[in-house]
Amino acid sequence: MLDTTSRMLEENGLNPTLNRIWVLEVLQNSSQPLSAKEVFETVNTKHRLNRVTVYRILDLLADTGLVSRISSGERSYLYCFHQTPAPCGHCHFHCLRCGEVLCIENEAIYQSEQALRSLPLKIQGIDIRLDGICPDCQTKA
Amino acid sequence: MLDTTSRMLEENGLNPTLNRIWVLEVLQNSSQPLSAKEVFETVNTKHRLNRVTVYRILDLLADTGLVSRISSGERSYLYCFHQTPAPCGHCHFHCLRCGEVLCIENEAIYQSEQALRSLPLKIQGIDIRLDGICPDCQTKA
DNA sequence: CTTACTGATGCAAATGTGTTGCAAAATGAA
DNA sequence: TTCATTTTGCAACACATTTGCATCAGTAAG
Repeated sequence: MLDTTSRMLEENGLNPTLNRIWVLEVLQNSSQPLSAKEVFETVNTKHRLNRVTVYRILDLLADTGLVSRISSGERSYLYCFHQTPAPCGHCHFHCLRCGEVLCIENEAIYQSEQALRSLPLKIQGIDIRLDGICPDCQTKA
Repeated sequence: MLDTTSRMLEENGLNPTLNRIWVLEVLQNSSQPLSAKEVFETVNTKHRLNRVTVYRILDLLADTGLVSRISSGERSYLYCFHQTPAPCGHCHFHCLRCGEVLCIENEAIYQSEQALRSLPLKIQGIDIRLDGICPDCQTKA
């Protein structure tokens, strides 16, 4: 696992430092997008590192395209690793009640992305956020 | 104009105070989404009011659905008034070079919204942000 | 008119998230 | 080893937004 992650960093022109590997692994192992704070806290329980270092690494990873930086619908960015590179029909559902953000992959979303890419604009990225009430919160209510 | 805006507030259960009318009018008269800071500065040149009041009014307007709060792709929220309520094929283009955010209304976007609403989720809002280089910046480059 | 209540606003201070500058540590090349 | 480059930690900063609290405006009851 460490080897794969390390190789992935090198393939993207980044020195595979331990901090970078830890940050990337946390994102790989999460089924949901995470905030910088969550990434920091998760890594920091195992290996002491600085908050600022996490911000810098997340910027790096986002710039090289290894992870995507998405809007959370709240005040912070979220970072998200996907196996398959875009465009692949990927968007995010933001629960207005509990605040959770879930990744959604789906053919309908793929169609939507295709339609958007056909617009007469130079589009480099698409960030689709759906706001609503997640299945969990619906059953609880 | 003032009357229409005032009535709009009342129809949404809000007392039509002058501050609220001024804030809503600024959003109505803008062709682009505005940040809280921009709204504050615009209103404040004509009528002295407090920064915090603007934040509170924007929250109110967003909660009642009179305006929509969208993600700018940068650190702040943007607020945007539309004549037609969603779903209406409305999304936002964020220029990665100059930072401008433009509203886009288009049939392709309407199709996309429809596709997204067909997902098996309780969706209350859709925020689509396209990142790229705007026509202005493309010609300048 | 006065009192009491409610909602709206202003002001100062705090919070949260992310950034910058700089020095020390780690890494890698000569 | 020595030197240069990259990475990290630390402290301080910057900015957008929020909170607590006092005051003000409008309105209904006495």
